[in-house]
Amino acid sequence: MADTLKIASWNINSVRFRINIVEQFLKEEAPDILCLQETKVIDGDFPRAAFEALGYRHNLLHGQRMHHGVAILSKVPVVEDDRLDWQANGEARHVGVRLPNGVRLENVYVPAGGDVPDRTVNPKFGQKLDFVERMTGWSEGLRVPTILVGDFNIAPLECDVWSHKALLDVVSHTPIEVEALGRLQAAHDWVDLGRSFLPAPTRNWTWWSYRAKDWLASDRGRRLDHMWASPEVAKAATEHKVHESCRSWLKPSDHVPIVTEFAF
DNA sequence: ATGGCTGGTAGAACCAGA
Repeated sequence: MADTLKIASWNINSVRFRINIVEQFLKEEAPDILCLQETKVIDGDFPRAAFEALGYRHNLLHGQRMHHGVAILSKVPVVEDDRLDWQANGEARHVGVRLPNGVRLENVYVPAGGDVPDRTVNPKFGQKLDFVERMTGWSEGLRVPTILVGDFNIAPLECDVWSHKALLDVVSHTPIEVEALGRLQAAHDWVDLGRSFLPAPTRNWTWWSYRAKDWLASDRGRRLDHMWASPEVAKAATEHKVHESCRSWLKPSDHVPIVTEFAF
């Protein structure tokens, strides 16, 4: 494989509806591998041809009807693909592969968690916490150098949201979620590449709500998308970018892509 | 002004996202 490997992650909110901006991003950024979340399509209807035409011929899909769905689109050969179900409810929220150099790449879409941050009245919030806890157990057993990317749906630091105070009770930034994410990170000494390259409090939000009339004028962002790596893999990372400009593209996703380049 | 919008699906005064 090449000495360098560029990996991108993007919650695309329907890969079919947004195939044009996906193509634009791939042409401009040319990552070796693109990890998508919220593809919202069954594998049989995935727009494979658009990716193959751009050189992404090694494609692992884990989709379902209507909601969720993840995919890894790769120019480089990948093997040993796996699809884990951390909720044990059949939702398509993970796909993982082994890269040519032996490093594992795991693409995950953590549940949003519903509206109320209380599992006794909102089962979705409990499912989200359980999902992260099971990922924590999985992380503790990891013995292979790994890159973990995706939409974690948790903004951990105060500077990872537009207002720490305003979002303390808002699902995605509550202390109980932040603490759960902290246990997950500690379970494998995961390195948060987003903050390695853009130390707090540098702006690197990855999501802005559709509901603002002008997303940039209101600018109420959150850092929900993450790129983590095992300590030995993190040492190989050379660059990390957040493509905030993609939020202004025609028919945008509410998330923007994040990209890390590695030199192995 | 953190739901004001959005996509998929059915054909909704839906659901889910976060």
